[in-house]
Amino acid sequence: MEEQLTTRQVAEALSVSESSVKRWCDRGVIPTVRTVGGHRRIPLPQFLEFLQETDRKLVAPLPTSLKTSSMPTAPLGAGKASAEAQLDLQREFGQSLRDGDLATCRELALRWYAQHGGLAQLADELIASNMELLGHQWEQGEAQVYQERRGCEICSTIIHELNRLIPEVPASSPLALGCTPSGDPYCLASQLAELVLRESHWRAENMGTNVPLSSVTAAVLEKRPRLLWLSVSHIENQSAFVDSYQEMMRTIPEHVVVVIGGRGLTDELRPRLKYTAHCDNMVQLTSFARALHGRRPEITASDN
Amino acid sequence: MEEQLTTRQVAEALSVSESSVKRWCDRGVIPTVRTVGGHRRIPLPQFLEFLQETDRKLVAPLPTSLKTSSMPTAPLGAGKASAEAQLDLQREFGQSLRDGDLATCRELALRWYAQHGGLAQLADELIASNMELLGHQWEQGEAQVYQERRGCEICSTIIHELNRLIPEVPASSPLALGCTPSGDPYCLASQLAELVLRESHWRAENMGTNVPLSSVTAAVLEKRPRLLWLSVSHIENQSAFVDSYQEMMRTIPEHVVVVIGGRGLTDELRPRLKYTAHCDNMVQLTSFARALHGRRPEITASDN
DNA sequence: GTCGACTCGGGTAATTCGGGTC
DNA sequence: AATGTCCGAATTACCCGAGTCG
Repeated sequence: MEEQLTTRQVAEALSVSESSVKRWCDRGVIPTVRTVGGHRRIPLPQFLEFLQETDRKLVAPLPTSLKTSSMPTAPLGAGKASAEAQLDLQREFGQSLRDGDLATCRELALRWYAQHGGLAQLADELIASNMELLGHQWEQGEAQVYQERRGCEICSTIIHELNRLIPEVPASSPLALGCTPSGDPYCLASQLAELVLRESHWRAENMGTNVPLSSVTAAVLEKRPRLLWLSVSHIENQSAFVDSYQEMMRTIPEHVVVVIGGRGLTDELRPRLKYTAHCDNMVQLTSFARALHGRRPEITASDN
Repeated sequence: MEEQLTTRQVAEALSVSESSVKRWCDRGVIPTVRTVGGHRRIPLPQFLEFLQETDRKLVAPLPTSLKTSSMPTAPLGAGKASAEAQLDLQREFGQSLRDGDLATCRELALRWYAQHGGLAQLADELIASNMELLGHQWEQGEAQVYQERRGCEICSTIIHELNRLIPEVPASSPLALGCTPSGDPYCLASQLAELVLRESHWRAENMGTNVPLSSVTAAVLEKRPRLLWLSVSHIENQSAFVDSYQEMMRTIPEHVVVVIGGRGLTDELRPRLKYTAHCDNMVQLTSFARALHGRRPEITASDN
């Protein structure tokens, strides 16, 4: 199950013509293997090697086709110590996050994406888990505040860059709106939600942090989204939150799907809220979003 | 992620002959990469840097299919840079910001950049001024909170994208560190500072918002930057701020250049603080940063 | 085994290269 | 010293019928 690329995929990634790739393959600049029928296939390692040797950077998203691995059933990587390598990557990312090393973090994230292809898993296992770890280390005096903050900036940067790797969402897609409520300054979760929703072909717009629910209501009435997400990491005043939440739910249209998440929503708080779905992580959110607006893992249907 | 131009595209954009472009490339004035077959390709960031360092302006639009520019509007660099057009652009940007229209904002920002080339001006006149305007409109009930927050997200996205248009800063460049202090959640100014410092060849690292000055001190001692910037939009407790600030200044090395800015620093507050420079905007910051680490137009032999 | 989408191979048009000269 | 123009050779991009992939 070694990952291989077609000439077209390489061509698009490099933004050159397919014939150029074919010529380069034939000239031996890019090592290729052939299928029995004579089609060229470029193993991912050789492709990456070629990138390095020619000082060439990716122009377009990498093999988006590999995102089939987002399905839990896929026996991908059953061979090598992929689970182990995954853990290594995760740890290395965490270390670079603490070091404030954006370049390495970026590289690791791209590698993860190229290998596993699922942004939701990347969000959960690379970003969220490592930021949580960093938070714990800070609480226990093992890390400085500035390291946590810098890590946050790094992740934010990476999320913005990953956004550009997603094919543009058609304007006909349903709209999703989201944010964090008043008093919650933790921006990453909401940014991640925007990212994975876009990956699932939603027209997602993050409104950021610290938005009063009354203004969220106004936004919903104005922009008429199909889905509303709320990331709640921290609540200052529980009863005030519940009140404004209920007021919001009374005011917005019935058909708006409300998805909530975040550790601010404790087990005793949630029963007091009305919502469509509660998600603990981005994999769940993705799964739910796909069920609603179900475009299956269709590989780049040559939309552009 | 790495748009590349051919020599002809550059030549037409500058309205010079192709040979000149080739000679500049070969002389190293414009860093280029080569295709496998030996054709020159100029990455967009290097081209933009060349524009800026030689004070050249685009005379023809750049045929970049600047990806994700969903709107088929005017190509990059079209039109003249008249003061009037500049104002129009500014207003249009503000309108799109209120509308939450990222695609248009992105396009306008790129157009501005291609025409004027200065990120500091862009930061001040396109982003800061429009966000300030949006803030006023919010205070006066002419805009909703969510519009202000969404505008903030849009600007943040654009800043991250502009970062990718800056050629990578060499590791030998001096380090600059910065953030906003405790209680100040306004992230944009610090992000802009990071951006313009990078443009001026500093290795800038933004630590984000809400960092206690005690932790800033720790960061300075750990990472040993040459410059420290503090963006202060809001202060919760003035005397506590002054105390922790003075404590910080007592602790960090003398040779660290401290630059402060932001409307939180009132005229009566500033005399109580010790600092190297105070900047009201990004143009000033850029000018100051260049004076310190001045990589001026080092173009070999082209003095015009 | 059928079938749509993709790739092959080869040919042609359009660019770009390097160098020389104005 | 720098730019613009011209040239044959090489490289790249685009096109299309036949065969292959999944």
